[in-house]
Amino acid sequence: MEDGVVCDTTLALSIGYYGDHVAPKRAKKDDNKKSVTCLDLSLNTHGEEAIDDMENDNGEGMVIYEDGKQSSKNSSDTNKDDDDDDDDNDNVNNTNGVRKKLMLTKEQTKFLEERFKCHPTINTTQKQVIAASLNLKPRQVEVWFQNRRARRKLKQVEVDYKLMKKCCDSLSEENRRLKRELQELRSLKFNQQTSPLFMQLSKASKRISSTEKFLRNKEKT
DNA sequence: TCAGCGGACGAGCTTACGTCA
DNA sequence: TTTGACGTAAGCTCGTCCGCT
Repeated sequence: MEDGVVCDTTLALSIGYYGDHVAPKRAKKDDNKKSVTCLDLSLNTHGEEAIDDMENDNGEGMVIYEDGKQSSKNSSDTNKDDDDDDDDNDNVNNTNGVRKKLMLTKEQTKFLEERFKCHPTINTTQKQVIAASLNLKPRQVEVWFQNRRARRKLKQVEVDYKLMKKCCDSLSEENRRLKRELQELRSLKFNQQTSPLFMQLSKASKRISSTEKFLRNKEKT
């Protein structure tokens, strides 16, 4: 880890985040206006922790290059051995046109995840700070957040689908049960109406009703 | 060998801003 | 000075590719 990187991070921590879960449209030009009044110091803690983690963890899954650049062990021999500062396509090996795969270290991913938990979207300043903290390019940080948002959304869709399916199954079962119950009640009613006892009771009931009516009329007269 | 993960990228859209008539 | 049209830059989502585990 370069000293300058740590310094940059500390410097940038005083520059605020102004949006909460809102895409920072035109962030670049708005940064200067809004960073003055809105402060987000959460990066400070995470940043220092992550930097400490990285500094204390040189031998595990991370390679520190002589020029201060780092990469994962697994991809170190192919990722950063050529110039990092050319353009956004420097993960493409120009000699044979094969795209090189960057794999973030556990520490880098952890740091990014923590940032993502706080704010799923980042502005330009945050992007640069994070990139400096992790020795990545702002573009890589940007892409990571884009992919993270997309995959979180995908996961949420899957969760929602499962929930809805469960709900649908439950309602279907309830519907079947109610239909059965209705059928049973209908058949019960039909059986009652056609049984001899029901016929006799019905006739008796009618007779009683008419007798009561007759008596009431007689009382009136 | 194959599947899944995840980094990268292009297309297309939206939004904010600057310029100019 | 104000206003609407237009160009540009930056960021986003979505879909896809493809290296790596």
